[in-house]
Amino acid sequence: MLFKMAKKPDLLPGTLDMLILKTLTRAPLHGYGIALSIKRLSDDVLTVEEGSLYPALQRLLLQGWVKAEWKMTETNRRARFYTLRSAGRKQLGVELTQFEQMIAAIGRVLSDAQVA
Amino acid sequence: MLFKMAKKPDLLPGTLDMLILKTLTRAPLHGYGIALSIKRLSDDVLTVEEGSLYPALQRLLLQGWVKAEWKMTETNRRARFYTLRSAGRKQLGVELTQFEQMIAAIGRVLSDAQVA
DNA sequence: TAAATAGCATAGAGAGACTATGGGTAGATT
DNA sequence: AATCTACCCATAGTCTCTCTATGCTATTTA
Repeated sequence: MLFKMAKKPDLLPGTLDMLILKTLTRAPLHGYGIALSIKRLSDDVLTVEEGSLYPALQRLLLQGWVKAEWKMTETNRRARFYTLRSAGRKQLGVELTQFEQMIAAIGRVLSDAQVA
Repeated sequence: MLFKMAKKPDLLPGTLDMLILKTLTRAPLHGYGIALSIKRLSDDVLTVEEGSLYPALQRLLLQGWVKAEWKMTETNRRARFYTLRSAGRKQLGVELTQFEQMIAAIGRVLSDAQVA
């Protein structure tokens, strides 16, 4: 490969933690399952690379927002299942609020409606 | 201060170029004016720090999306006015499309509506 | 037995935002 | 005359987050 692709991110930077936390509100899941869930719910628009996902999960663990335990999957494989903790649920609320506020603000800048 | 505040960004990373380009569709502006415009239109939710703004303007210049010329402001000061070029207008369209697509996808993940 | 799928995890690079810093000018106030 | 406030540009260094690349294991399927 002669030159490297300056690839655009598959996600909006800063939103991954929120997406993971939200996914875990439905049920405990392992990493692979989280990535699949986000991909499917977003109609393949959002792709969570493993190199983004696992570091993010480590962050969430360190923050005490999720806990993890090794279990067997339905397909008989070892996997680490992540469960939302109450602090994580609270954090999700904070991030959702901030995100929606930002999106609304960006919307105002992007709209052509001039105030003055 | 024993530990450093891990401050959240004042912007959604990746959206600054788009916001600047959009701002310049209204009229040529200098850097300071661009920052003020974004701040005001967003009701103070989005704050463009100088250390983010000027590097971003350099990027836009390098990409050929804007051009710059030194002029005098209404308040009789030297300032560098940035004007949108046609390539920049085209780029804005691309970024708007991608952004809206991502926001829609995130919305699907964040909604509670389960498909299956 | 080879390949595909399911899984976890880290190292290194790059992009983009932030803090901090350094300039400088015009006009109003003390 | 000095100082303050608003206006204006720009870079260096740091941090966070995502990506690519890599390495490992285990199970199912072709």
